[in-house]
Amino acid sequence: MATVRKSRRGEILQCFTEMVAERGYDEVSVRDVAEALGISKGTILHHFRSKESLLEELHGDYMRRRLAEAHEFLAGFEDPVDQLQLIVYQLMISQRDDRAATVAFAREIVRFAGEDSMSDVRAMRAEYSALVTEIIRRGTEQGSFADVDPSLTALQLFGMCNWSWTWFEPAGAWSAGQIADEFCRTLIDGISRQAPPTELRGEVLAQAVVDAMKAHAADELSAPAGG
Amino acid sequence: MATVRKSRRGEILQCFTEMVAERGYDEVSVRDVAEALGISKGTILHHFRSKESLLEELHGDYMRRRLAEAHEFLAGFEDPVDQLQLIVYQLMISQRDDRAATVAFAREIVRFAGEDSMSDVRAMRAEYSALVTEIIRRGTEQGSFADVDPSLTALQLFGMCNWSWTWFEPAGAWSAGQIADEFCRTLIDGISRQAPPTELRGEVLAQAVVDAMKAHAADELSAPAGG
DNA sequence: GGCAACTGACCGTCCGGACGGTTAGTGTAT
DNA sequence: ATACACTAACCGTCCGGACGGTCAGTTGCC
Repeated sequence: MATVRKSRRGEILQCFTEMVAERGYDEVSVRDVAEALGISKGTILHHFRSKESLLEELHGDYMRRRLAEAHEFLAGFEDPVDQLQLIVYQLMISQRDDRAATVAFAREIVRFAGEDSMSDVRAMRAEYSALVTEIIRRGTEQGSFADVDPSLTALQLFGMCNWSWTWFEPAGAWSAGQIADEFCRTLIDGISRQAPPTELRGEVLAQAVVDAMKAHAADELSAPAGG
Repeated sequence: MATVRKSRRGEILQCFTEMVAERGYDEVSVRDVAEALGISKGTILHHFRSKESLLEELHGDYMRRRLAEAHEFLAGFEDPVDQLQLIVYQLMISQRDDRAATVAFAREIVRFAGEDSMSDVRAMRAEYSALVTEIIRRGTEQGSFADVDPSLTALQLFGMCNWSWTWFEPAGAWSAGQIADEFCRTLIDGISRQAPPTELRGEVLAQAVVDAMKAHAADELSAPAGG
């Protein structure tokens, strides 16, 4: 059963998604979407309660797709080393093959994030994070990975992949696959158990940075004064 | 010479920065800033040409600080392994100690990015990127790092650090220093020359992801139809 | 006739910016 | 010292325009 007259609901969300990816949420008005589709503004608000609910649906659809995919391809591989790479490939390939939604999702990641209307989206994001965290935990447990903090490493992974919305160009010098390859290489080698790990000296370095920041924080305040 | 009457210019930019960090550029109106400071809207537009120029100055100040710091602390260390870590520490510590500006900068990173008014900011960002890329290139050259793509690795570093604006809490479970430590650990071990590197199998994994995405891309279109 | 898709006119609100006018410090000539 | 010119900081008001959202009504399929 379902649709009597062919609804343009899907088209509306699609167009909205592309525009948000291009310009950002508040630079897209309901008017813009209506005009681009040659329909009236009322039609959009007939299908969607509000502009905010359009973004909510955008986020929801995006997370639903990523979760469905992840559950599917993770089932085909047991090794956490494989599974973690799958996640990186997924996030980078979605930059290419699900570009508009991915960019829109990443650039508006915090918009309405705390609102009640976004609770479903929050739950899905938590589920996805848990998925990745668990992969890393299992990798550590079975001895493939060093004793890293699983949650923090997951955030590191999300960062390197999600941030690429700011610079990745599908037709650019690097393909999504190449980027994923390099990111995997670094990430997997970086957390794989190996002897001995490179010797670092964080405290000395961190102190040097703090000193430099103190020195230049003074610049701001002293600039307008003097004389 | 200099200031006749004590100007509130600095306060305006500071308040604007905090509000943009909190809510984002278009959720902050010039009125909001004026009211928060108990001054008139006219005063703000007396000091700054436009709202856009406030953001431009925010970006400019942020990049100027980071560049000045970087030039200073990099001069104290020769080894690219040290230098690369310094960059990670800088970016994470600025999340803690220069929080408002860092968050505002990261969340509005693309706003007006192509505009003429932002050409200075673009130049500074290019300079900073070149700095980091060059560190990695030297590390590879001298044999500390594997043969990675320096620019791509720089983007990976920026991603993991910059994205943290979306989740980092100064009073949260991890301190900025701990995060930087872990990120350095993974990144440095990940790109350090080591024998043999973990064996990966990108093509099989990437294919599994593409298959899963194809399968679930169909969901969208089939959902409204059927029956 | 019932129902969903859709229209288009309309509201109240808020925004960025412009503008003319006022106030308070500073340098200078007397 | 004091009168004057100048400048920068600051205020309050106004405006055109765009925004999200509402609603009564029309169309066309079952």
